[in-house]
Amino acid sequence: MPPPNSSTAPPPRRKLTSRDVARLAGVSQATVSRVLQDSPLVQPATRKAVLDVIAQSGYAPNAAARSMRTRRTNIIALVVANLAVNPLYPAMLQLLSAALRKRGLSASVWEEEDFGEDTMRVMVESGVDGVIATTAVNATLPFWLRIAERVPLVLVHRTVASDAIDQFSSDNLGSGAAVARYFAENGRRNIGLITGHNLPNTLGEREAGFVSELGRHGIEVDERAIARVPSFSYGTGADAAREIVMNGEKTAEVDAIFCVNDIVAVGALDGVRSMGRTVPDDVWVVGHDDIPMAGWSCINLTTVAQSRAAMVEAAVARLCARLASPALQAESVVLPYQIVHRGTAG
Amino acid sequence: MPPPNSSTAPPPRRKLTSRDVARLAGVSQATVSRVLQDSPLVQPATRKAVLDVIAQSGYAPNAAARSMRTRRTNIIALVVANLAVNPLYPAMLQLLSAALRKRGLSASVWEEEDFGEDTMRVMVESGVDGVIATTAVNATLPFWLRIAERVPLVLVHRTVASDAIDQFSSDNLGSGAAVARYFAENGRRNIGLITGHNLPNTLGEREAGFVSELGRHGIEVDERAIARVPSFSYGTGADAAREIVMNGEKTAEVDAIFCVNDIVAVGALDGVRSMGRTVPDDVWVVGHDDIPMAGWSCINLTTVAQSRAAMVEAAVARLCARLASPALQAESVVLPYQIVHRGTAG
DNA sequence: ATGAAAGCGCTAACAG
DNA sequence: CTGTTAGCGCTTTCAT
Repeated sequence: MPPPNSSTAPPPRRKLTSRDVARLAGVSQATVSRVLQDSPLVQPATRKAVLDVIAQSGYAPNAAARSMRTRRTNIIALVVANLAVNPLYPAMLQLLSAALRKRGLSASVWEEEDFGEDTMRVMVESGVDGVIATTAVNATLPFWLRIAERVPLVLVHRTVASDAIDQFSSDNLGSGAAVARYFAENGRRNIGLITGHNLPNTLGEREAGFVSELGRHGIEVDERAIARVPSFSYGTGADAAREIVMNGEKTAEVDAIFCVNDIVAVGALDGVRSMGRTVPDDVWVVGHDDIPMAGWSCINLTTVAQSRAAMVEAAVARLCARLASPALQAESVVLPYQIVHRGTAG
Repeated sequence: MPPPNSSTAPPPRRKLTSRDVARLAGVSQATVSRVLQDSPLVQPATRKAVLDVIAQSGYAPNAAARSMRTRRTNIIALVVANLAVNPLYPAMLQLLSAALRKRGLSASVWEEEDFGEDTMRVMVESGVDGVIATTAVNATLPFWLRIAERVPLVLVHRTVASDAIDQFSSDNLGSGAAVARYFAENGRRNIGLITGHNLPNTLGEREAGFVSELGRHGIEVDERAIARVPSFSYGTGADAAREIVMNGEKTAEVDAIFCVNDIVAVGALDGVRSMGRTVPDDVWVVGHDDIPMAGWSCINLTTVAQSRAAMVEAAVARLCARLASPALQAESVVLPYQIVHRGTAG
């Protein structure tokens, strides 16, 4: 048997240009360009001739040259963090990348714990058409504002205190309160909270909503039932839960813990159990975000689901709108949440 | 209090070019370019003058124009899959993106279940300088070969049957065998296996290594103790384990199960338990890959760790080498594994 | 050591 | 409808 491509020409050595295609098709280079843009100003026969040459020759337009003219790269920067720590982020990344691809945009990932000045510069100067960030915090607001000055920027999931930036987030104040109400209405009284320091708005609002709604029900959270983790991971969550349970032994046994996100909640589950308590009989645990693992039966975590898909879809749509009309008024949209009742509370 | 930037000039409206910088610095545009390239052919004083103007003006070179000249975009495509299903992939992505960034390269993500002809075209034509894929399978070998013809390509984690492509993988044959040996030497006799159909080489080798090593110990795996999942996820793993346990009830109770990756292993853990068996007392379960969750105490999975960081580092280094010398002979390197003993086996 | 000039491959305005 | 032409902003000879 002859080699599979014995009858076809070997691949061309030098990369073809639209000029080559034009020559082969017997038309001008501009016509090739028009065909590429699907311009209606090309006669069907001419178009076909050009397309045939393109198909046969394996010609592909040069992206850099095109970008140079159009001033568009069709690349959107995706700023994420904690990819290997908090499964929420890969889940978001997956949705974002799919939503962009659907619109013919490609995604460049920027994963960085501390998203600072220099990374920001490198990112913007890499020539992206827009930025979607899932990791904005107030401390970095100046950076985001500067980015927004140069390219369309949309914040998803995490928000900042600015009405000059498009933001899509979950109703974190509401979901925090909902968890509190659920605890209060079901007879939980000695309530713990696992949260952090210098929180992103997202988590701060969950905490605020939770605490103030508890107050409305006449429940005050004991200072010693609040653990502030230095970072959000399985390990810090476990430690925090142990601390809360331990403190409870001296005062009042904690009977429910709200964790501001799922990754610490999973840790808390194990932390509580490692102290000889059972979940949910002794203590209820509720998380936030509904990461995929929350549904695993070894975890089976009661948690709050954000409208993740809707949030991403809205954000990407917004980005595209702003790509088309950069002067658009910024908007901040808050999406609904839903408590997912599983086995760790009630 | 005046607005923070009242004393500084407003940001320039039109984007600056190197020509503008040249004018402002009183030099030629070529000199600006030389400064940008860190060319030694610029007098220190001139260089300083140019750099000052750049710093003050906030000039940033146009990436598209630069790419057009240099024929380099400094963008590497990262082909991944299952970002939201198998935590191995975000872990790989995180390492890859960090390794690239360290070398001044940026990463574009291509997440797709079925990586086909068209996606491949779009990807290559988007102008990436190279491709790193974690999801190659033999079925798509032709695509990969075509990609490799056009840009440097490196395969990590998953491999294909070709010696024309750079590949970095774990010693999957060896690790499969090691698990078998561990089972055999510890008195396990009725051994189950959770694997799939049309496996990527990675998984196929784990399976082959496992089965043949068991044979060497005089143990044959009963057909009914092998479950082949349609896809690899928590849910399919759980179903598969239940099936194996159920089949065992009619013949011989299974006392150990090897799962070709961790995500099905976690499912298997819950599947086994849902059948009223305990792990590891009744049945041992071992996974593969050491995903972050494997260490959580609610899971505590005995598994095989790949040399993930080393693999990624080597792969990225290789890609860079090939970026510099495209004609390099392809190499295929196999990295060592290590069994991580936790609580689900022994 | 610096400047002038050519040109990367494409799009878009203009002319016909 | 199609061709000619003029750049986009940069890197890189080639002069000087």
